[in-house]
Amino acid sequence: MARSDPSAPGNEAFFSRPALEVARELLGSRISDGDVVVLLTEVEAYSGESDPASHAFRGPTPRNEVMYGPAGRVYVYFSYGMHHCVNLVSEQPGIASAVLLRAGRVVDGHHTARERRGAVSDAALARGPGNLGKTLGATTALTGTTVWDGPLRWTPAGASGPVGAGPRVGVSRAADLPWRLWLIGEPSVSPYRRHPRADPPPG
DNA sequence: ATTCGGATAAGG
DNA sequence: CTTATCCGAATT
Repeated sequence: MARSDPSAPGNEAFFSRPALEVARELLGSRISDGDVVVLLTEVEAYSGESDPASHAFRGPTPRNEVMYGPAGRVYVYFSYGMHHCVNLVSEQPGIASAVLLRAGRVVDGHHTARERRGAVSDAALARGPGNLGKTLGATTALTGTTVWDGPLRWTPAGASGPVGAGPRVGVSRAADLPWRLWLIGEPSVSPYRRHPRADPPPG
C-alpha cells in the first residue's frame, strides 16, 4: 500500500449495501477524528431517489453528488445555516443512498470534544446530528473523503445491544418508515421530534 | 408550542 | 422572490 489502508476493500464492501442494512450494522461501531472517538448510538437510512425524504429525491445536485458515487465516502451537508451533519454513503455507484449519523457516545477525547461543544454533559456531547458533527469537527470540506484514509476514521463494531427502530426525525414525507435505528437504553440517543407538517401518524 | 438562524434547492 | 428543509437552543 502506498497511501490507503489495506482494509479499504473490506470497508468499501461493508458500505456497498442497502442503507438500512448498513445503518443497522453501524450501531455500536466507532468513528473518530484525531483523538475524539464516538461510538454510534443512533442512525437514519436514506435510500435512493425513490425515498421522498432523501436529499437525492429530486435527482443529482452539486450538494448531493457524492451520494451517487462509491460507498464509504463522507457526505457532510450544512443544515439550517449552522449545523454540519455527517452521512456515510452506501450502496453501489449510481444509487444515491446514505446513512445519517444522528448521535453517539464519546468514548475518548472528551477534552477536545468539550472544547468544540462547550460545557454539556457527556451524554449530550454528540446527541443529535448537528452536535455529532460539531463533536467531530466536521465541515463540508470532508465531503468525498473515505472513512479509511481521510480525517474521519471508521472502525467496525464489536458487540452491540438491543436495537430500536422508528420514524425518522424531522422528515415531512415518508414520515413513518421506521428507518431510524438506535441502541436501546443509550442516554446519548436524541429525542424523537416529528416534523410539524408530517401527515398524522397511523393508528 | 414557538421562534430564530440563514445555506441550499425548487418553483413561481 | 418565496417556500421548505435529514436542526438546536432558547424562550413562551
